[in-house]
Amino acid sequence: MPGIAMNDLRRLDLNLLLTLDVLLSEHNVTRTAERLNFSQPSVSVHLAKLRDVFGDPLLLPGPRGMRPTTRADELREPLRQALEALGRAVSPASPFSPAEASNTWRVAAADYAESTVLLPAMAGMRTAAPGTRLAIMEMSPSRIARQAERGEIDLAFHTSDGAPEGLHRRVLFTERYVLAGRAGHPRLKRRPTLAQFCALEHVIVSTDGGGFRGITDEALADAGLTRRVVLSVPHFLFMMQVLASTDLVAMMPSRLVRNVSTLRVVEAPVDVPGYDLAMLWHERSHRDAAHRWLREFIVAGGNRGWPGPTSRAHSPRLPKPATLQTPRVAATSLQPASTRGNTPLAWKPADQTVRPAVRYASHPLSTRAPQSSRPGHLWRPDMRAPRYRNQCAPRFPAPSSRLRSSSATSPSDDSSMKAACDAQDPWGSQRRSAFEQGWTAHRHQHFAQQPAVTRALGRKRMGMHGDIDILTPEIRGLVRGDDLNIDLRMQRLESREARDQPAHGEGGRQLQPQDRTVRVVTRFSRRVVDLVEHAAQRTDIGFALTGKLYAPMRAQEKLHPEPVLQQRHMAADRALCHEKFLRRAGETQVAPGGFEGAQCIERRKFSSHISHEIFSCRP
DNA sequence: TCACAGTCTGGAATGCAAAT
DNA sequence: ATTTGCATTCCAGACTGTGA
Repeated sequence: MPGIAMNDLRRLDLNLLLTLDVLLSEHNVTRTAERLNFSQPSVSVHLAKLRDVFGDPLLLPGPRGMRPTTRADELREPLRQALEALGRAVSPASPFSPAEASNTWRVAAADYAESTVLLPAMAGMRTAAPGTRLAIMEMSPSRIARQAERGEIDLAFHTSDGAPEGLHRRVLFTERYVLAGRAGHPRLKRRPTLAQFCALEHVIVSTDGGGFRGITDEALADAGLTRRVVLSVPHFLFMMQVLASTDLVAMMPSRLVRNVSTLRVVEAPVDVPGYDLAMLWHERSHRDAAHRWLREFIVAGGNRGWPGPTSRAHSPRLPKPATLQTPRVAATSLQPASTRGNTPLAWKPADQTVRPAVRYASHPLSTRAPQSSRPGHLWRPDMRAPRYRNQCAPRFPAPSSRLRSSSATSPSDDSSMKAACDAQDPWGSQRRSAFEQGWTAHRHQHFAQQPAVTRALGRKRMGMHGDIDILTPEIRGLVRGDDLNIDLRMQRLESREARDQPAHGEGGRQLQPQDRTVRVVTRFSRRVVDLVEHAAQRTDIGFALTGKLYAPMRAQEKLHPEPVLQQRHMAADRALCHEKFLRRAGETQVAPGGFEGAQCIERRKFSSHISHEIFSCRP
């Protein structure tokens, strides 16, 4: 700003500049105070500070108010432009528009997830977001967390059991095993007996290489039986080719072999536990609008492509914030237990004579409350109306500028004030940075729709698990009912780091066990799921600005041509599967000593990092 | 993470000057 | 004399930095 040294800028805060902007417009301290919902003395103090900073009286007493100095006149327009630019800069990020998006999604998935999750969603994605690209990355469970943290992948698909800790996850469906063999297989005309099952020659998938024992063998062992596993393969798709061309059979995930004409599928005579397939993503993309859209679209696309969820508990759902029914607690019954300190997290019943524990923002960029509304202050009808951020907040009948002689506010005004105050922002006690001050009418409107309890809790800072932190009191409340049974954390030994295949599935017991923290939720009600999803969406509002941080990344993508994911590629599931199958089949190495000597999956590094960039460039 | 002290902020009350 | 508007002081509460 001309005439002010950089050091002096530190003495200026945004509030002062906003006050100056209105002062230069009104030429009147009292009217400025009314417009800013300040008291006149406060504006007077602001003006004194501004005079000190600028070294100029700025406004001089004159008839019917103040007259601007030359310096003040010079400041008016540059200041207005600067504030408008700042307002645009801190305004919430525009909502994600898939039709105009040009994102490149990077998804880590193995062949199973490609076939069961991505393919069903692809056709719709080409229609909804034709400018986006999809890169399917080679799945490496040990690297998922790191890749997600670095932003190298946007999503990953993994069995819920054994998925890396520290990532958000959403179970897409529950898979089960069936017995599959070639069409016309003489032993699969009907469901085999357990003895017949054991007599068959089996294939298993061993993602880490060369395993010949899987969860089916464990189930048989419990019954004192064994089976003959004669082939171990790294991929399901190769397995399907093997089954179609030999008399070998395999326990296969049901979704993979459904409607495959070359295979005969029957129920297995042994009960083998299934697994949950989960979608994983990192906190860095949790609140990003584009990533949210992708996740929800995959869930929705999967719903169209999947035969249907196997159980309600695992059925993918889209957030339904508009219909959320959250237990409401009247805001007027809550009162901060302590009125001193940064964050009054403890609440106590309010004294009837005390104002509701609602925080008011008196300055457009301030979180402070008018004294009359602060906890512990008695409310009198002749007190000044509560103040609110920006002009989007409800305005109350402004008392006379001369408070000493103003008329009293009617009781109805008082009650309406309380009602409107309850709809205001309770995050106010924590001073926000200038960027977070970018409140808009949209944000106010969205926030006003939030139930009272979640708003009251909303001040807690949200970290990676912030949603859970916020909802803890509500979940506690639900525990009293029948909705939630237990939420147990335990330590156990987890087997190998699986690929997309089940951790305890076929060939899944090959590596050294390792410690894992496993969360067991015996019954997680739809109501709680609603709460979590709703809170996640709500935090999007609070972190809307975070999306700005990733804007440069998206901008860089726009520098490139806009390749599009063509419909034919997305629909060509068979062609894709075959192409991938053939390549992998050719790359699969078998140790000279036979299957027993097959090494770990790291041996196939030459085939790793294969990403399928399925796109074409626009002419 | 918490407690504490210093600082900051804004409302209430009041004084003063100018205008009516 | 009354009204209007700005400035000052005091105070409570909020905020912030620091050290344990």
